Amino acid sequence: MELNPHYLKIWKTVQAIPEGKVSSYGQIADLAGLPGRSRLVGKCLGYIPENGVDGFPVPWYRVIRSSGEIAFESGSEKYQEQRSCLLQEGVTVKGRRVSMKEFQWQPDLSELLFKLVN
DNA sequence: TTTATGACGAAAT
DNA sequence: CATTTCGCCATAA
Repeated sequence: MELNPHYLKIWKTVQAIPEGKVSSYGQIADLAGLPGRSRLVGKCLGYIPENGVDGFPVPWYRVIRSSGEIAFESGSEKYQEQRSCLLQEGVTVKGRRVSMKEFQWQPDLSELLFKLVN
């Protein structure tokens, strides 16, 4: 499972989410060229390499459900971590949810273009 | 090879 | 809102 090409593609796509913005599992799947595979995105975020990808960390915490909810169980360790990471970079989290209307990443043309180059 | 599983999603109730 | 139901599909074992 180490060098799964889909995982690599997904991790890199997640790295493109800017600070202060969030994306959904489904959106990442789409942008990574894997439509319909939102569940795969969730799964592989649990296998992020210790040292990051291409020398950069993978901001897994910027990925939430399309509903705006944090996927982890309230109160769990991961839930707390994700929540504080988001708050720390300016994303408002009310209870367990984020306003997608306000914070969802809307990739612009140059960002998409950048992605095409690999 | 087959099967159960999942950090999902959308729609219906 | 909350809960259910069903579709989804590559993995992992």
